[in-house]
Amino acid sequence: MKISSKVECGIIALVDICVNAPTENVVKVVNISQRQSISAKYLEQILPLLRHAGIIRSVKGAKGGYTLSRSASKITLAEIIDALDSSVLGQVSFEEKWDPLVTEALDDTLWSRMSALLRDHAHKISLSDLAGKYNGLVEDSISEPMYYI
Amino acid sequence: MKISSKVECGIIALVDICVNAPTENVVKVVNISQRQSISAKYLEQILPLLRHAGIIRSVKGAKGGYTLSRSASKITLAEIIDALDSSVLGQVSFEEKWDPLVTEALDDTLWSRMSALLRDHAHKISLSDLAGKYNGLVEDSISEPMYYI
DNA sequence: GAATAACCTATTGACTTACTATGAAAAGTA
DNA sequence: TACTTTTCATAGTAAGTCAATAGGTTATTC
Repeated sequence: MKISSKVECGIIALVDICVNAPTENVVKVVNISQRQSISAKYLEQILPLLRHAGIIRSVKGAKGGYTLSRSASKITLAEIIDALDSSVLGQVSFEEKWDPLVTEALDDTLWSRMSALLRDHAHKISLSDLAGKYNGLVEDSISEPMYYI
Repeated sequence: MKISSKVECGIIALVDICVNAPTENVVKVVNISQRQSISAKYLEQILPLLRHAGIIRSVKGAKGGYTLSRSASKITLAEIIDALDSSVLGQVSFEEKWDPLVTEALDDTLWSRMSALLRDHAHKISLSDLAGKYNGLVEDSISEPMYYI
């Protein structure tokens, strides 16, 4: 599987928002950019995709920023990925140039089934699952160096 | 899911070889090209991938062509796809620029599991499954017009 | 009205994809 | 041997996609 940078950055940014919204009220692009080493300009292009999909909400102007539009446990990975790049979980279809009967048969066994597998799996994972993992390891990464002092 | 033309053409060509090898002894690129409307030159680039993977065998020179290197029921879809484009079922990994601890956590939940789902599924399907579907529909498409006479 | 921060659109450079073209090498046929 | 057929190998190219940057606009706070 190949995953685009847009999807990767989008997921990481979203996890960052999820983790930091409680303490920062709204999360600014600049902060995500610094914490996650993603260009702010690039984020400005990616976050609107999540907003249009109703996953995050934005506040414009000074003191503005982003928050989740609902609880992280109610946001599925499938939804996130779809918002960022609909082709990842979307159905593949064979090109038109081939005999429709043949491609229909193959399609059913091959790509439709595969897309469905991915989608089903992504539907079972929530943003809070992802953020939980992230949080766990952030704590680890902070405490671990202590052992070496 | 996005699937490249190379993978599509490769699978269709392979099914063609599987179906026609019994009657043609060895299957020539020109014949596949005509039946499946794929440029012969393009096929000449794709079929060697399947040959290097040990899926088909070739006979050079006049009266040459391609055959399967073993029974179609012993050739898995996973093998075929890997031969044509290893990135489809291969593991995605997050880019290096991010905190390895974070990406490791997300990676595990996200892409590794997804790649594994695809691979497991593709491993359960054999070329004979695909060719069977194809054959069934080819028969249908031949007999169906008869109803309208 | 000055500062802040999201929003929107266009553009660029690098990379990938889907072919096409050219010719070599091998094997059968006469 | 000469000729034809067929795979094999590599190079090239045109179009498209992707990642990222840039410039300017709009909305909100103070």
